[in-house]
Amino acid sequence: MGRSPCCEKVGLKKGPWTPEEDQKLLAYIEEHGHGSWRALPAKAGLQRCGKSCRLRWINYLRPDIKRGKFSLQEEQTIIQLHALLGNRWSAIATHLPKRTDNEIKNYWNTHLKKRLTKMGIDPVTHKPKTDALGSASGNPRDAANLSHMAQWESARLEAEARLVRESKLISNPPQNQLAGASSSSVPQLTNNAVVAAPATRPQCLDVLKAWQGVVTGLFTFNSDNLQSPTSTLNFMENTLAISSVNGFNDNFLGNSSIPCEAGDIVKVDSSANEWKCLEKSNQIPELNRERLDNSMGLHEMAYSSEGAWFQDSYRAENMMECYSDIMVCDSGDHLQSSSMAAPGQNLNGTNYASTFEENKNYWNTILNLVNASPSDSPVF
DNA sequence: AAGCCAGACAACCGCTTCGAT
DNA sequence: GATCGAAGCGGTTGTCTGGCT
Repeated sequence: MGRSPCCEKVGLKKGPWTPEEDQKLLAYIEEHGHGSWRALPAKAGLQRCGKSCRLRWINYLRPDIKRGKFSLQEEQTIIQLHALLGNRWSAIATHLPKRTDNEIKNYWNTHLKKRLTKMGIDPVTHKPKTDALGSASGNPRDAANLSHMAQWESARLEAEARLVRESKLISNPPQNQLAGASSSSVPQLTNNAVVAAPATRPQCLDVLKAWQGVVTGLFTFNSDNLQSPTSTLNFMENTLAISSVNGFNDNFLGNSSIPCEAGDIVKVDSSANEWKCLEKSNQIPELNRERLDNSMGLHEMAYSSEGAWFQDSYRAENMMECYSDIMVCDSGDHLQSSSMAAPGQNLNGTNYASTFEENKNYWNTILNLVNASPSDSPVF
């Protein structure tokens, strides 16, 4: 049995909208609101299916839509968010006021993707293509990079999905706390009492906060603190090891002075890759403390690293390259990154100081975007 | 001038998710 | 918890337009 059509399609018009149709739709919605999209066409006197009307309104007729050329800032935002979120156009659109997901998607496909490709950057992974087909050179590291990026992305999405579920639980407290509220997760005003909105932003935001912690730690340069790597057993230690090798200090997650709190995921036995959720604060000895923010997805990535990721320093180094590589994806015609101007320079480990400073700025930029984003963003 | 082609963007299709019952 | 309809979403297609031969 086939899928039932969304509406009766016999006699309905398809294809481009005429100005008359636009006017009818616009006039109806301005007067009555859209209500049920399925019922709208008949009421508005349109020979269109409700879905088509909805799309036309959302992508074209809505008064709060900005049309026309994308600004440099918008281009940068799209590229950066795409590096972070992938093809999640609606999520990206929430950070670009007055732009629709469809418009952003089209702009990406017709402009930005090609521009990145032309620059030698893979628009999917946001990594420079060191050769025509990535691994075509036979260098297994190229293929491994792609594989690791895919693993990261997969784990990130999984973690995000879980966080969304968790945040829903948080934003939907027991009924007695939201007396009179609708079923929506958005707190509603009641007649007699103002139901306080959650004081904190959705937990998903912490993903980026923690990323910032990671990246800031990774990209903090301290030439006076050269150390030899001491372990290659896991992601955290490897990242530290790489940081040390390349002249970075240890204010990454491990050995940080951040106090452990109940609920934090911590590593209790580095040799056994054992992690646990703290029931009480500060119950883990300082030296073994590898704090991960429990409210975000990163710990899940680290969890997953038990079996697959970052088990050797080479993989950790790949992660560093990923950060570097994303940075180079500045807005096409406005290329700024020194690493792009001199491909491979950063990858060869020569000029990390400036490159990592740029990377830090890059992630800070994304965080600023997030901080400036509407609190009801579906992603953050 | 006509035909071809590629780029750009609007619109559609089908799957997923959400919310009400 | 199951079901169903509505809405959301992202990939894909269709159409228009301008440039080139």
